[in-house]
Amino acid sequence: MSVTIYDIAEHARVSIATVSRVFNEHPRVSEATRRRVFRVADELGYEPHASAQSLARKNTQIVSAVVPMMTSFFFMEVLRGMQDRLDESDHDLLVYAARTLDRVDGQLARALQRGRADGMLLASTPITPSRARRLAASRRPLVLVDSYHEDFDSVTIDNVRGGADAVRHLLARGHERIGLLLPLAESVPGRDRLDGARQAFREADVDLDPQLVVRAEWDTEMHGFTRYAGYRAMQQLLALPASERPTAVFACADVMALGALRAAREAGLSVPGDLEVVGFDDIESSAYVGLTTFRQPMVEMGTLATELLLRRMREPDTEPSHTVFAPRLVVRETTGAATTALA
Amino acid sequence: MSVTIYDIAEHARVSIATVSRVFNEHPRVSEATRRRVFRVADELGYEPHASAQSLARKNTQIVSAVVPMMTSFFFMEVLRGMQDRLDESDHDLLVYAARTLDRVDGQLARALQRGRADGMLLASTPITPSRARRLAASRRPLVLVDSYHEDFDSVTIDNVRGGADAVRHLLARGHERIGLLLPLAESVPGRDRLDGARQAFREADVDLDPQLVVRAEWDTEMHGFTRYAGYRAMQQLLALPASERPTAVFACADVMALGALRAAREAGLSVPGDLEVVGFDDIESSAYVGLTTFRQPMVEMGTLATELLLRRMREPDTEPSHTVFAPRLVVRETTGAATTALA
DNA sequence: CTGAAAGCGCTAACAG
DNA sequence: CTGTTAGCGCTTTCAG
Repeated sequence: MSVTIYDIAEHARVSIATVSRVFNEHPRVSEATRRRVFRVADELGYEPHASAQSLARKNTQIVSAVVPMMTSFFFMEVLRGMQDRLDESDHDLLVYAARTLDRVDGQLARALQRGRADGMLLASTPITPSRARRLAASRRPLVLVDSYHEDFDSVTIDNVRGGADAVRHLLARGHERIGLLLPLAESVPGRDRLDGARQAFREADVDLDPQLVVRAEWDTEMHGFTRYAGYRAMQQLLALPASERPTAVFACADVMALGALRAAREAGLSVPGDLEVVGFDDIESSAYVGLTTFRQPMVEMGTLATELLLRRMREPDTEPSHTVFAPRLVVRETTGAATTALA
Repeated sequence: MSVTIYDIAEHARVSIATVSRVFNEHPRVSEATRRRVFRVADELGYEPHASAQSLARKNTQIVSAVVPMMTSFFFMEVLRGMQDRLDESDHDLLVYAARTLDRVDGQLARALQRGRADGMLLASTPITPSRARRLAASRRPLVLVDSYHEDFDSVTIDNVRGGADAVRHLLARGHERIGLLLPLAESVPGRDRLDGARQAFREADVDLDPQLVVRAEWDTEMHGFTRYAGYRAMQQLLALPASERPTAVFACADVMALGALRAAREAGLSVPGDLEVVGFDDIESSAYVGLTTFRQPMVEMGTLATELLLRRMREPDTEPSHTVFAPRLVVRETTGAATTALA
């Protein structure tokens, strides 16, 4: 069997309490015994048993992250940020990835199990009243990433502003007939971006032709956030009589924009010549394709969220904080810029 | 405080042993008490304490995955596969992501901590003798993904064959002056792909001009597996006198190929007109760019590796198994095909 | 500065 | 079918 503090205690001729103290850097241990214990410990190859520590300490040094993997790139970047911060404070990360949004609740349940993790990061998941209740009832330190609820700490980006800026960018480039490629109505970021877009149209006093607003009805389990959904939605726009077609399109997500680009290409349209396109997210492929889009500081969101979580784990009873990042427009070729940067 | 089996025992007027039995689906419990216990349990909102179970059972129901994140896409796909399999058998996943290869050992140490996880998946990490010793000494069930060592179960793809097929594809398309974009010599997959390539040249009786073999000396902490490294390496090839330049290039990784594409474009070359390109990996961007490349069954590798791990956790003393997948050539536009499929 | 002893919450013989 | 009783390995009073 593997070695325990009892073995060390025996060999070092001290009590297990002392061994424990040594490993927990308790101040009042004589230098002599400290050394002796350490020496014996690594002669024997001792390593503390995580579960036993967790049980006795009533904490696990583990943080869990529940994430729908729809947007794998987004998640990976956030994960990077989380890891960085977690490594610093010696916490481990339990990942509960859900392939689709409806599987999130199952993963949530597992992540919430008593004695599994000390805190939880929940990403890109709409907080319904029922989820909010469950989460509150669990009394687990929690930080929301890319979704919002007043009762919990959150780190989000300003989707309304992003939607508005997207349309403004297109209006500024002289477009009036601007198409909108939307995900399902259930998508909160989708709704916000649409709100923003609407707002920009109003400001500019431009009418938004309802024909040009297409809601993705495909891949609904992904809320329409797929290439295919974007592809089909774009085809629908392209099926309009030539004079009624949009001259530019704002797709609510890069994946959709990429599908749209494809549809445009197949229809023989040149981008940006015949059609300009703006996306949202700045996923990895976007730089290659030269897609104009909005960048979110994903890594930073991950580290900040983790930072907040660690703080909340320390001080559970502070007011929830809400950080909103501004999406940054990245202009590339699909809205007529000359060159793509080698990101 | 949260509710324990003692509370339930008290309320249900049974012993804690019975409560435990009920929750562990022990056969010999009367239906009546079973029901009573369950009823009381969820009246009280009981939930077993994971750490306590782990300590008593001597297992955690947790599997850890140690992964360098250099290739985030590859990792995400493998992760998907792992999650799928893990969900089925109710295991949780501890992720130890390392930003660079030299941080892998640190993460390994954490993943190996006693009482943290019952088994470990280790991805894309060269197994040096010293690592092999540590891993063997830990006696932890282990499966290697995308790397090989005779002592441990492994799931890999046949890089030698991939390298050979890449060159064969190019030779078959009539190229003789084929450039090779390689990562650092430390990279095992890189070496294998090169070996394969060499082999293909020999078979075809074509000489490989040493000038056309470029080793990426940039981004060494990533073993040269970056866009930038590919970009610079390609520039080096393009700096050759026109008559000595390659007419086709095999890049050992898609990220490098993408960088190479960029360099070619900047140099005013058209692809595939002036230069054909083959990559390796089939990352997400490749489909958009139309890059001809080799696809690895990443999700499948993840599930299989997990399957093997779970088996080894059950039967620790079986011979290590080694599964080798064949990379599949995906022909796209960079080697002259007409259309890209909308994957 | 150090030891004894009582948990942490659950599992698993061993009796009955 | 059910209860009693040791642990699992570590932390943490409470004494000394």
